[in-house]
Amino acid sequence: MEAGKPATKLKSEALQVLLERGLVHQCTDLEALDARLADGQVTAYAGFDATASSLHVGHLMPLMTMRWLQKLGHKPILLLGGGTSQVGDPSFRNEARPLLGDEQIAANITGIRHSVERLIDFRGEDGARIVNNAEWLTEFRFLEFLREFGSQFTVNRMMTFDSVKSRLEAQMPLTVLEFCYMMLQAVDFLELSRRHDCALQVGGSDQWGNIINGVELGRKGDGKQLFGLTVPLITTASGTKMGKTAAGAVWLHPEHLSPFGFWQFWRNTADADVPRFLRLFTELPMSEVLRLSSLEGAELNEAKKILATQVTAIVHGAEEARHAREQGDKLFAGEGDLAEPTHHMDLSHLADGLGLLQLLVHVGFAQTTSEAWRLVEAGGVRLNSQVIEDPRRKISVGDLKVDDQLSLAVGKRRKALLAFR
RNA sequence: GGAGGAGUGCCCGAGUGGCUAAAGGGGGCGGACUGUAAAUCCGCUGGCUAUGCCUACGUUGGUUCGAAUCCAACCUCCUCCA
Repeated sequence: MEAGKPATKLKSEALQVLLERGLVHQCTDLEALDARLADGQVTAYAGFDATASSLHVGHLMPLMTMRWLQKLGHKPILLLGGGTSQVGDPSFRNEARPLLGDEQIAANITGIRHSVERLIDFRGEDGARIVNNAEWLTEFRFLEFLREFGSQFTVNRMMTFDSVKSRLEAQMPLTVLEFCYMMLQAVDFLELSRRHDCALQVGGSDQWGNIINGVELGRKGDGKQLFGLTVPLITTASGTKMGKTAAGAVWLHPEHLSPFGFWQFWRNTADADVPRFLRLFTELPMSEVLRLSSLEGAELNEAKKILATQVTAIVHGAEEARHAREQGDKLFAGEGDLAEPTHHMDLSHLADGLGLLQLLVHVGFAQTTSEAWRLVEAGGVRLNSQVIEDPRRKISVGDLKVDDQLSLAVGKRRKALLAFR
């Protein structure tokens, strides 16, 4: 079932909305799922790797799907892969991922939860849940696991999935560890259906194979009908994967990326992406989405600001969003500076002169001092609105402006205001 | 089991003893232009407070004043034969 051409009239508001928003790519059984969603509350889950301490905008599609579902009376579960992160999903990858340790995974789970607390409502008895699949996956004994679940899978079938085939065809090694990943994800779905009556799994289109396995396991193992729904893989107009910038991923966690930085990311959307992004990542009524999408030329800038503010509000809250927009307006209206410090630093750092390169790395404008060096040489770095040409420039107390602040900018869009105390 | 071939930087892809931190393209970043867009043009694109040093061409050793380039072993993959 492909998105965009519903064969029949949908009964459930949930699916209507998801289709209208462009959040549906494939579904295991659209009509039956529609009936189930129309019938009453459905518990749905989306899984995330615990490989970083925050989710990023690349995760926003499944998260928005979960948010809509919650809004329309259903119950989301976010499954964090504390167990599966110890294995690593091989889907569509040509190499095994580095494996993570227990402490790291535990820390990441805490961060991830924090990064989505505004997006999904976890409060109260009936709120969304976060569960960690380590809860059950680490409990299994090997033989027990093989006997209960191994008997439900055939290698023949497992080899037919594109996610595996791509690796095999690329002639890259696929270890048994990775090969079993899809079993683990299938077991996750089954466990969630047993423990929480979860009936729907939402994931990226690269998860289709893993999801199908879960649906089939539910049917064979427990005789239950489970559903899978994938969101489209989204690329930007320039064809790159969404959500990567020079400074790295666009994180949802405010400590990894300030709400203003987040707002800026959306404000910088390419013209051609605006209509799609409004539909996918905001909750504006479709009539408004269409109106904004019809704007042309420089008028689109207004649509971009609305897009940025809406998405920021969903992730960081309305207050932060309004704030970010004010900063953005001020910053680019004239030769303005940021109104509020983006970073705070101890005054003692300046005692011996703080290296400009270090500072650039510290605020995240460069990943390495070499990169910072090049930025300076390219003439892209400004300190207090002055272009700096000497990479060896040290910053001292004498550079501070009012309120012991210092402005630092790279390029046209990356700006920081440092406050020293 | 036998015979050939391949493994290069974020990606693709040249390079067969010194001029190679490695052509060219893509992507990314910076500059100019603009609307904080796109297109175009110019520059940069391993690390290091740095006109030098260090680390890099599957892995480990070897030959050589000098190796991505030659030799050996190993790993992974491809093609043909059985």
